[in-house]
Amino acid sequence: MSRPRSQERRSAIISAATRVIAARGLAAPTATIAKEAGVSNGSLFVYFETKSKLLNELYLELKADMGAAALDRLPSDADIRNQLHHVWTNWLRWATSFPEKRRALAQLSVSEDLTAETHQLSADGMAGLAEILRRARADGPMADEPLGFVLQLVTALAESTIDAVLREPANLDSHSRAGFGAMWRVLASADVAVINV
Amino acid sequence: MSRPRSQERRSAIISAATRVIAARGLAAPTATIAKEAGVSNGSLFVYFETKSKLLNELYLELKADMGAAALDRLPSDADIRNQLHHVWTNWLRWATSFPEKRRALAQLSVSEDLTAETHQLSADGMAGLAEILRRARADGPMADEPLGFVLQLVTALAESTIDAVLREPANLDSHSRAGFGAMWRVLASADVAVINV
Amino acid sequence: MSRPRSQERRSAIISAATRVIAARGLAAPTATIAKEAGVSNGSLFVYFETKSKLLNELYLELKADMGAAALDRLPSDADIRNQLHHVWTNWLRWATSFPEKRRALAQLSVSEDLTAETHQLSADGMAGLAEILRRARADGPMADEPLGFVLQLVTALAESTIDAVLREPANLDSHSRAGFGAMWRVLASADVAVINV
Amino acid sequence: MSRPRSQERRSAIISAATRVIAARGLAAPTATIAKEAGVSNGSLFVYFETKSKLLNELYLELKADMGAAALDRLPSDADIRNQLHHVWTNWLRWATSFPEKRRALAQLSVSEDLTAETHQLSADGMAGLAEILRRARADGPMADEPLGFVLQLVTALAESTIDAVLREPANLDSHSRAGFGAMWRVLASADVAVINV
DNA sequence: GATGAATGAGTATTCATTCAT
DNA sequence: AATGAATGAATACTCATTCAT
Repeated sequence: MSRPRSQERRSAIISAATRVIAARGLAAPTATIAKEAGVSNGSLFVYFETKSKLLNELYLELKADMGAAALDRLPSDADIRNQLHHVWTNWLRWATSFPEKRRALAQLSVSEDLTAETHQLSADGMAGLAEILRRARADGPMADEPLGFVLQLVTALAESTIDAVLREPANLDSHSRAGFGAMWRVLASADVAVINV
Repeated sequence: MSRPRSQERRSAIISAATRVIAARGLAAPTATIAKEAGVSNGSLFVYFETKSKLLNELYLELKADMGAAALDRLPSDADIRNQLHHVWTNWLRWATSFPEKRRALAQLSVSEDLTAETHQLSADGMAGLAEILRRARADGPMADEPLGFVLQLVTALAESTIDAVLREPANLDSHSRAGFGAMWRVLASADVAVINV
Repeated sequence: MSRPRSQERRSAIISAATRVIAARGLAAPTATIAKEAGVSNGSLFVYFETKSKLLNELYLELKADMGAAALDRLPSDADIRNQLHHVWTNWLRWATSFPEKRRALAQLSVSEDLTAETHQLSADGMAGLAEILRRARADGPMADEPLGFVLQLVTALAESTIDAVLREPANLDSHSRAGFGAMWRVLASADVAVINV
Repeated sequence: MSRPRSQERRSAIISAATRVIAARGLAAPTATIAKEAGVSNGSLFVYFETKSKLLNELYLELKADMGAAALDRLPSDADIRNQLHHVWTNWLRWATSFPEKRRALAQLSVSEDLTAETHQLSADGMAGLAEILRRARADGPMADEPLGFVLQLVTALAESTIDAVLREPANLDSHSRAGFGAMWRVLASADVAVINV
């Protein structure tokens, strides 16, 4: 019976990859990631068969991390607008608290290495968020659009807001408010809202 | 007195780069681009000192191409909503008509090779679009936000819509309508809605 | 724990570099050197970070090799003239026995890649020879000149003699005798001559 | 009848090559030399078929220049020692007055591009110097050595002295005196001289 | 499993030389 | 002849991956 794989080493590599990719992009050498993780060159390939697999797994972990952060302490019995606002705030807090995770994720999102399976798994992992979104847009102007499309639009708004905040941290509050307002209007535009009142 | 530099060769390289990068990403070898353009690999460096300069110039040309397409036949005396809708439609048509330009542009947009100067020039080139946006959001809920931030949000919606359309071309019309509606609500709906009540 | 770096491979590269540079000059491709050494071109860079470092190390090894050969079996209790003659003979024997080392060394000596540190280390390594020279020129006409300058003159005579011998091996003995005589006169003859009168 | 080659352009190239090679070595691009000469890339090849031919011709011109300088105002009726001293002084003056010529010449001397014919022509050009040397060594200890060999030894001493002077210009006088003394002892050692007196 | 040496395919850029103008 | 664009062979170095220890 040989030495078992160490969960610690795996995490060290994932975490090093986050930092290195945030700093130097997807072209960062695996050797650099290994060194940053404090493991040898060769060990990295024990834990991740290829660089591409490392990238895919890292993407999924970061996505999951972000998704979990977004749903943290969700006030399940609040109204849907407040729930969505809670998620929005969590999301921004995560991105500003872990800028390296956010940067790495942004790089990975455009990587040609991500497989269809990874994209599928990532979508599955977002199910919690999607459910909230589904309720938020009910009876709104996007009620009849494919949920995936709506999720995409909303995500794009969030990402853009995050970018803006990271670029000008001083404007965190105003950007956050404006971004959330925009999102809410996309999903549940004012006239409908007024009628509902 | 000697053979002049040929605008044709330059265009051939730019156009080849668009195709090759769309197909194989930013890591595409300069030799592949040169071959696709029908010139020697040395010639590529006569027209573009470095690969990085090629990328920057290509980005600016594609951005300009897209901007010009968006403003084509703008109905200057129509109301602002119709003008914006015209631009939106043009944009989607450009993206679906020249998917390679769009793909290449998307790749370039996240390239670490783009210089600050390129980003500046690109922003300058978008001034026409920004002006329309400025008028569209006047008196709307985004009236007091930094224009750059608003432009970013709106661009994000457009890009996401384009992605969705490229993925499901059959849904062009419905995606286009839904995307434009979302954008309009981001910019201008709330007050109008209230007034409408 | 892993395969250790092999001294043998390193020597193989050094030795191949000697041969290849002797034959084709400093512009010899690293790939050629690697192939001649029987290692992959990548391996060469495991042992020598850059071509320039390879050149510097090769220079020092050849210099050390030559210096050691020159001092081999030095008759420490012989008079200084005989000691110097012993060194001279050793030097010529080394150059004629290992013409490739000598050729490579000659090329390297004029290389712009040699660093100041290399020149310093090389000078340090020649300390044994310098000491003999210091004693040989004591009370001679060069007694008051900077030792470095005298070393240079004497080295120039030796190198020229070696060149002549390599060009006309048949004249080894007469060239050697004439060269040594010249050197001795440079260092020590005038006063002796006057005394002799 | 087409435009004749211009002697001026040729000189400009030769002179530019001297400067560029002194500064950047033999690997200097022909394009750099052409630009420094104020002519086009292509023109250089009108005047010199290949880079190698340029190097060979440059070598011969510099050698001739140096030789002419050495023999300038030779006091033909002075005794041979004074004649030789005059040559020696001229030589050092030339080297210190035109350090770029000297540097370029030093680089060229070790170039693998120099042909046998060039070396022969160069030797022919040194005939004037050789003649003086022949007389200087008559009855001396080198009287029976091949003149070429003696010329080589003497040249080596001169070159080394020049190097030392260029490195420490303050020591011009003492180095010059010591170097000449060494040369004279090589050719016409003191004891012989004393006997002659 | 852990290590780091070994491998060799891959790539931007340079440069002597040629050639169209 | 003069020019400078066109060419393509040449080359140092990188890096994902494999493998001996």
